[in-house]
Amino acid sequence: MDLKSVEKKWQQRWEKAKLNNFDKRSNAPKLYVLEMFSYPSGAKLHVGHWYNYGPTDSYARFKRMQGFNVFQPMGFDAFGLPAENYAIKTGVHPKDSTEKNIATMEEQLRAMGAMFDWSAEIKTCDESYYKWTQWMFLQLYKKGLAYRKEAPVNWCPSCQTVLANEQVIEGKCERCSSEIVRKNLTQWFFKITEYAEELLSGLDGLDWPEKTKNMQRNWIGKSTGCEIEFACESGDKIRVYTTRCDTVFGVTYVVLAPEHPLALKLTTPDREADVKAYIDYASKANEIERLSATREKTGVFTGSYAVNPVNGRRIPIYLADYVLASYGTGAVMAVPAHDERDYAFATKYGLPVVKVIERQGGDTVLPFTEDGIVVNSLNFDGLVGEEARDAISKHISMLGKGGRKVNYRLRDWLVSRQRYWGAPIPIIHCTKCGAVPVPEKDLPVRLPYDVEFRPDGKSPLAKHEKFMHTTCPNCGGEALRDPDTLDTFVCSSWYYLRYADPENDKMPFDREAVDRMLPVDTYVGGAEHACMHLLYARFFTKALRDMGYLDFDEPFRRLVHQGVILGPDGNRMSKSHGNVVSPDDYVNEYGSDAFRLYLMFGFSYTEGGPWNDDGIKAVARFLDRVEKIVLKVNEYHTGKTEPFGSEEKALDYARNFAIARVTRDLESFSFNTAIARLMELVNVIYKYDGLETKNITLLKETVKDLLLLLAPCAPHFSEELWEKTGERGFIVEQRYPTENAAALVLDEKEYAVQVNSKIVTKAMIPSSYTGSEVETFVMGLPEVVERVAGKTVKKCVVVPGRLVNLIIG
RNA sequence: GCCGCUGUGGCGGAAUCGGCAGACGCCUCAGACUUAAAAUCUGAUACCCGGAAGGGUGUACCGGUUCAAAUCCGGUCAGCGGCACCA
Repeated sequence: MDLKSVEKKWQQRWEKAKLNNFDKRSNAPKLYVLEMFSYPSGAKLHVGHWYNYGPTDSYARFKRMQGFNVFQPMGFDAFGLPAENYAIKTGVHPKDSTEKNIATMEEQLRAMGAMFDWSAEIKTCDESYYKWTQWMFLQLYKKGLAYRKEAPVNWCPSCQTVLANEQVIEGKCERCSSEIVRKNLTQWFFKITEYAEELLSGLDGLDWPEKTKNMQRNWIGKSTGCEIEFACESGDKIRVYTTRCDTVFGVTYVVLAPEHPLALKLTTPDREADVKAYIDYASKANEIERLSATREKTGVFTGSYAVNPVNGRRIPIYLADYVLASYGTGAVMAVPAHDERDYAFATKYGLPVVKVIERQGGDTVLPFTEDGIVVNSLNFDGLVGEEARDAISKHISMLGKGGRKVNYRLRDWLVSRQRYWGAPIPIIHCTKCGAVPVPEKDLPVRLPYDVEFRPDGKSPLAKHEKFMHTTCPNCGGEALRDPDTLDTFVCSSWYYLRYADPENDKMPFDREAVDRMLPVDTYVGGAEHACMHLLYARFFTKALRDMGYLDFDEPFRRLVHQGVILGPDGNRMSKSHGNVVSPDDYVNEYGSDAFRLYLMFGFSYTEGGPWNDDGIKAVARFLDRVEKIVLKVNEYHTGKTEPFGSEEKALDYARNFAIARVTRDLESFSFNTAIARLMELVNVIYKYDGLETKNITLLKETVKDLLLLLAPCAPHFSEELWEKTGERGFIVEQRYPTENAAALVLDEKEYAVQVNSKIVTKAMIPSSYTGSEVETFVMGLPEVVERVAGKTVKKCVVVPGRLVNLIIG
């Protein structure tokens, strides 16, 4: 079959019949199958796109044939740095290159033959979309979930912009690997921390990979501990956060982060020069140095003292940059005896070490950081671990000096970017009124085209006079626009909602439309988004719910990650490795169906693996075999329903077995085994067709089921054969076969016969036999008789339909 | 350091519950067809010993539970991913 021309033909027919569009009038149950939308950075689809979209489309087609009203939209995550960086390099405007890339990718996505509902297509760089991204910002602002603050932020000197914590990997920019520096800048944040607890607890009910849920749990980083207030002799109060309040009697000093608001206030005049020098030193350290656990502890004494609330001990106050300003209270109580960092610091600066925990039933070597028996702690002595923490935290709250406290590692999401190619932040800065939100009626704040986007550390928009100058919506006076754009992850945090109502120009979406279509039933995409997109989208959903715009808590009910297809050499595909496999080459030679089929068959879907040329030839051969047998059987004269003996039973069994297993496997994204079962069925059909006398009716029915089973996996190929064999209508509109349970009941089953857990023979045993009948049966087998002779059977284990194990001795 | 995952033939990978390890496919070998090759079809194909019948070993390694372990438990090693001075 010339797949190339056949594919085009069916794509046109599907389109004409609007088969790919969600049927709004149908009352069949809806099923929202979503693949993560494409980022149009390169012009062409790469293997990763095909691997994400091809098999998932087969899943969607399968569900459609099962009777679901499937919605499978596609769009483009079109804003972002790569287009802008490309522009800086080549001078091609990001809008132009992005539009061109999108056009090419759309064409390629259509050629894939996926059942995408293009009527719902969205592009995040379109005004009609980013208008509502800006609207989202305004709603979050109104709700107090978007705020501006000056804070030390991650600055990438190469990309010339700030980054979210999530975009910093080991102190380096996730895009360009430049070392991140810390800068104090006034930026916009989303208060994702407000939802930390719900983002954590909500994970339990989700059908997501455990690994991904764990990554989010880890990222949110819930920790249950205790806040304790230490009074300073100056009258100030220092609150510290600890998870080990059972060690509070061992505190020998207190440490503040160098950025702590009290740092300078608590510094005595004689210490001022040293402290200032230290603060300066700490601020110059870059993220990598600062975060390195092996870095030598440094710090400085402030000259002031505080008092331990539980024992009245006078303890010095230090500054040290091993304490993070952004976590907990930015201050810690130091217990050198029971914390490695404090121990190292105390040893270096000659501070006392007081042991208050002992190992149960063993020697205590300091620093001892595990749970143990409390000692030297007044009436708390003898308590252990959690019970000690419980008692001591209660005591502290009784003293009015603090108490139980939960902390999260999650930080608020920094959304400002000093870049051009993004949605402008809809805020106007007025010298009189401050930051004023752009009125909703004035949206969108249009991104101007004629902008000098070469980065110089300032937002490109800041240099665009016409864009910047405006009037304050509040007082009417002269005012300036916010020159920053929104992180592209803001755009992708709500796109799955817009698909449900893509043309709405009054609202981002109609609540009813969204409640009807959402949540997404099955979401498929790469695992690299675990702590970014997937977390942000959950946050948006919850915030929008609380603002009354939707009625569900979680956007993605089921999540599947496809694996990564590596180059033939086992490395990640990249130009520098020279191992990039181009889908086009294979699609041109073998067709989209064969290419998709290989992606399904050659890998475990969630694992991925190295590309291999031979595999695609194998699936092309399989399709040839299917075509041959389908056309051959089609020529047989109909009507013969005889015979129906053991050969026919075997064929019917194989057919129904395939139906049952393929259905199960497609449901669980186990595409490779689904295809394997189809290959088995084809092998059985070939064998049966080789017989002298055959039941033509049964054979034809079996071949028809084979085509139906294959239809989601090789859609064009199956349509063509469906038509060629004289069937009417589109195969994709047929019902997926369901198995006939009766055909799967065999008269006899093959048992493995074991004696003392070793297989001695195999035997066909009637399915109707009871356990004792099976035992009697196998006792008569020569291989068993021979071994049992002169011995007694102590035990007999029968696993119905599978195995018998005789224990003799 | 912490959390998680993975480890199965020459290769990609199967094996929902603990129940015949290696489905399906690739590679390789043999046979059929062919003047020949390709394509196609049929068969073999975990490893070791053996001519065969047969026997032994085997799911990273060591041990345990069980009639029975790739699967459960304990330990070790290797690889991958995430987090990491979070008190």
